Amino acid sequence: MLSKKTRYAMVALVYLAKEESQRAVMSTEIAKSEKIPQRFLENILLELKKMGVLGSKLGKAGGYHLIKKPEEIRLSDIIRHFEGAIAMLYCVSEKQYQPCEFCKDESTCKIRGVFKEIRDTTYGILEKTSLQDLI
Amino acid sequence: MLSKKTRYAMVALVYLAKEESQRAVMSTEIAKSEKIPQRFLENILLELKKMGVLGSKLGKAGGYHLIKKPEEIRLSDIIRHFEGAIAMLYCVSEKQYQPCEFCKDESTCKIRGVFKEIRDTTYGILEKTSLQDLI
DNA sequence: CATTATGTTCACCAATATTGTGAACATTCA
DNA sequence: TGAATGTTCACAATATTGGTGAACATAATG
Repeated sequence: MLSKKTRYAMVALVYLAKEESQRAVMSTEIAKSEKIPQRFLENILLELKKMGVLGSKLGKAGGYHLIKKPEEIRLSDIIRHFEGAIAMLYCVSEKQYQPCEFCKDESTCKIRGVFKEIRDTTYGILEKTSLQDLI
Repeated sequence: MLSKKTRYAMVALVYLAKEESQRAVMSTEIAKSEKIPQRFLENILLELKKMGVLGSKLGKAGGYHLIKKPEEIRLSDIIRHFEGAIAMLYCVSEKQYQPCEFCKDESTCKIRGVFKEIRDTTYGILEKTSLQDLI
């Protein structure tokens, strides 16, 4: 199950992507509209800024805005950042691979084969889905 | 990511499925062989018994054994029991469905569409995989 | 320059889930 | 009867999740 943090991040990003102009959108506006706890949302928006997905403007009339095109922001990147890994087992993760602590030979492990298949199809769907597809 | 409990359950079940005879296998034997903490494993084996997957025999020379054929025990049932749901969002879960707290109309929600597709393909793989396939 | 509205930083906290452990007891077999 | 096993239920340590608080920095406006 995805964490609330990940869901809030997706919802906030879709909100910003729907905003056609480049205006800065206040976190309070997103929080109110999408019913996300304000201060928690700010943490999330800051993380998205550090990821290079959002930019921000300080001061009066400040706020957040996308700094990439919606079609360049892939769901797989968002999930991977907030969930840590897409795979259900570390031994089938691409970015966070760790050797299996149970099986002797990963190349013939049947359990691993099943979860590798799941990881690959899941990643395939997330990787081909951009923010543009979610507007 | 799957919890250790779920992984231990799968590993223990595969161990029992590999056992061709109907002999009772002690939890200590599985724990030692698969490097699973003994007392935690016992909790898991008891849950599997309550699920109707395992039977047990008390006393000396007691232990656990499968009471279904390996081909009748589907991975989807194991995952669902220990993880709670297969889907990454409750709004696309079959068994644990809960309405989405964000979108106004689930039938047109794009986020939901993506995770429904992931849920369905994942379930498809888990549902067609039985313990027999993992031996 | 003062005011006000915003983002920034960093520490902290509460609730919940995960990952176990302890101890007393029941059953079976030799 | 004694040893080996499973059963039950409570408990505990640790990690993760889901936040909050407070002080501060920056920018626009008058």
